[in-house]
Amino acid sequence: MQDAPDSRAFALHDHAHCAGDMMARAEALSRDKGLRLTPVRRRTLEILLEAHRALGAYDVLNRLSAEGYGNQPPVAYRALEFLVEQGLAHRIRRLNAFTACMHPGEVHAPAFLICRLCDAVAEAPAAPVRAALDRAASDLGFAIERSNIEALGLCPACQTGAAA
Amino acid sequence: MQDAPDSRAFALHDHAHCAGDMMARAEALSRDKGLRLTPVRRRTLEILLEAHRALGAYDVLNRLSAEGYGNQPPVAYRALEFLVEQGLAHRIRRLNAFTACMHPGEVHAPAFLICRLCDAVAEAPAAPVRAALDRAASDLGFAIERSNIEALGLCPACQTGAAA
DNA sequence: TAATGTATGTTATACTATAACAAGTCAAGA
DNA sequence: TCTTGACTTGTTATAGTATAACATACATTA
Repeated sequence: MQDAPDSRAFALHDHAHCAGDMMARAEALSRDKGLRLTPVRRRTLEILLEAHRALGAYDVLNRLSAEGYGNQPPVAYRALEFLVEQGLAHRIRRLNAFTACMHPGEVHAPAFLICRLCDAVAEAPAAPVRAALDRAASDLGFAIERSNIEALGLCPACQTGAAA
Repeated sequence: MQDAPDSRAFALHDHAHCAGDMMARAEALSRDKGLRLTPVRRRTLEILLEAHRALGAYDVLNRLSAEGYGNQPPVAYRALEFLVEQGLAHRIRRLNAFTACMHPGEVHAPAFLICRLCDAVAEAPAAPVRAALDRAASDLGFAIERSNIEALGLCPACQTGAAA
């Protein structure tokens, strides 16, 4: 899909460490909830973590099939769907893409900040945003179950770059 | 696409009047901004207003081509893109669909409330939501240009229905 | 009227996603 | 152990969404 630099939070960090940490959390979560983190599912999550950016379903599929898993779309879509349902990954609708969740297990309604120049995606803490959204919804008598909050704009790096 | 009952705001209202009003506003807006609200574009907006719910691009295309306009996807996509850019319509990513804007001209960052049972879509006023989102973004140094705020859940009618 | 920019029509194709069925795996109880 | 049933994976096929690229037409202004 894209060919973007990574940066989940527009900041440097110990990536190998964070990925390992996420996998550990995913394992624990699966144990606790009695879920089956099967090889395809585990590998799919690893792929998202390794890419460290939003990947399209077909990007994931290519990687999976290169490693001997099925090479048909449902293979990727099913694994991704599982991860999203378990809160281990998120779907970014604006990009038709998926990204590993950076706060699995924690209750959160993330907002995604998508840079239109480098395609970097940051998962911003958005509890206040979600709270405001809940209020707006309840004013209309609407009961929210899930939400997608996505913003397009410029990340810090691209702002300075664009200014130059 | 869907076969949903209308209800833009989960409430009865004078639809013919609101549609006419929206068209008038669109005309005025185009005049003021020197835009070309051509026949296809105008008709596309009317179609969205008449449907009074979110329509897929191909739904719009079918209607357009039935009326003698081009019958190829770009015809619909281009008209819809124009309307979205001018703030006369919105794109609902979760539904791969488009809906007429109910507050054209006014600066607003709407939140869409999508009923998962009847597919009704309400455009909720979301200034506080957008404000919270701006804060979350600026904390990360991100500059928002556009945003999509969409929530899935149950509209008032379907809540009572589901409870029965 | 010529030049330019914009809009539309059309062909072709790329990309995204799911339905439906077959086959395999696993765990729990008979 | 065997069997049943739930779940997972594989596979085929197809549906649905979106855009690139080029040709033609229209409008505005120099």
